[in-house]
Amino acid sequence: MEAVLSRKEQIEKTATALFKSKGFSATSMRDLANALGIEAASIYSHIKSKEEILQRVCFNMAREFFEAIDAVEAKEGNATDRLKRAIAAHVNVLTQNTEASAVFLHEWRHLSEPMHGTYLSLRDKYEARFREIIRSGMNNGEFTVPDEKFAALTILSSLNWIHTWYKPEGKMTPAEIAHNLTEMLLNGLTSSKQALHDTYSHLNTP
Amino acid sequence: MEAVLSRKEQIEKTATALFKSKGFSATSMRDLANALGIEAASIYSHIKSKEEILQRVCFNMAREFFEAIDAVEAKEGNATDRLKRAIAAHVNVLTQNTEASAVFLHEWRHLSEPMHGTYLSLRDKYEARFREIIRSGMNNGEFTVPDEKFAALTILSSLNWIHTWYKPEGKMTPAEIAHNLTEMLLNGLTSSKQALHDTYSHLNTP
DNA sequence: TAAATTTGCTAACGAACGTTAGGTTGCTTA
DNA sequence: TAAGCAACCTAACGTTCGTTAGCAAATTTA
Repeated sequence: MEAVLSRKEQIEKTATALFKSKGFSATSMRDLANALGIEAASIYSHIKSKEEILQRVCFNMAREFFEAIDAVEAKEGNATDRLKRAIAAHVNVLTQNTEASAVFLHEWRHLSEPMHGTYLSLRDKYEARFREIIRSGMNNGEFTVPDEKFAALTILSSLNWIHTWYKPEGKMTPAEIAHNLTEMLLNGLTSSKQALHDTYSHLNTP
Repeated sequence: MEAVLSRKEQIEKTATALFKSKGFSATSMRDLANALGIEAASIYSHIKSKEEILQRVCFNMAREFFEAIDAVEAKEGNATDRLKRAIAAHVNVLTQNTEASAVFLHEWRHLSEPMHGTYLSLRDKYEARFREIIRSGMNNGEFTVPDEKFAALTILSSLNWIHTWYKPEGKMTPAEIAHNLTEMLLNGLTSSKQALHDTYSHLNTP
């Protein structure tokens, strides 16, 4: 079932693809018009300005990310569990909107004030959600991490690189990506933990 | 001891700062001239084109990264050791050239052919160096990782976010950043490995 | 069927773009 | 002291930029 897009949504979608591949500034309204098969001036029957498109893409994605993390935290769980679900939710949003995500992550600096400032404060709020999960995990001994802010940034930066290589037809599904990422970030690369656990776990039998 | 910069190097440095903060396309030659206190046309006494500046920044940084990884692999060591040193080397290059690194990582797509293709193949070669370290660690049991390419990308994406927040006057030194990153990436967030090791290590006494 | 809305057009606006041509100044070197 | 060079200037080029005005056709709504 294909969604029927309004002309405005078609413009937004086409612009998003161009903004991702060429960047916002290097994409002209004539480029966009050409991709749509119409004249540049015609676009202005549907939008107010070039920047309006960027605003819509950025803040729609912001809303998606917040809805995802809200859903994660609506359910109870320890820090490990919540972090796993937060990662999976973030990966889901990213992989379901690869182009818009790329624009969201890379082109926001071309927003003018006050949107630019709004964007930054939203981003900080979102990062704070991850920081809080990590902090609670540190407090109850689930996590051992040198710096909670540093850990949150490192996790998010791993996640936010996905859009550069993810292809829906690729061999990893979003769920597998989330699982592999979680595995790496929670347990690290070294084999010894699992080995240690395998070796000694019989000592822990009740 | 301050390095004495030629005019061309001053232009490159100023342009790098502008390219980082506004992006290559959104930075005009008149912006650059204004930052230098001269007229736009005067810049062309020193450079051939706007893109030449971008090329120099990108490929100078590429050279820096390769020299760093070459130095890492000139010394012997197991995979864990080499990965630690590769991370530290990468962080060093990044933190010593924050602005050029940002341009290198974000603005390369504005290179025209054949430079664009050259850049991509260099980037792949560099990533392959990390993949090889990870693969050798997988083969001898040092690392347990779902996919070597995936692991390399995840590690590099964590590293490549640093330039967005690193400040030389901040509380973390490059060495501390590298150490914390290595700790997180090798051991993960969960506390259990060290705890397990602490708990059971007496069993391993020879 | 009349009115309203959607979608597009041509023509053009002033501003900004990267770049070139040609010339001037002042310092450095032979 | 003459030649060479580095650094910068003014003026201007052709092009592209985002955007507006005004109008026309088709489709939807009342």
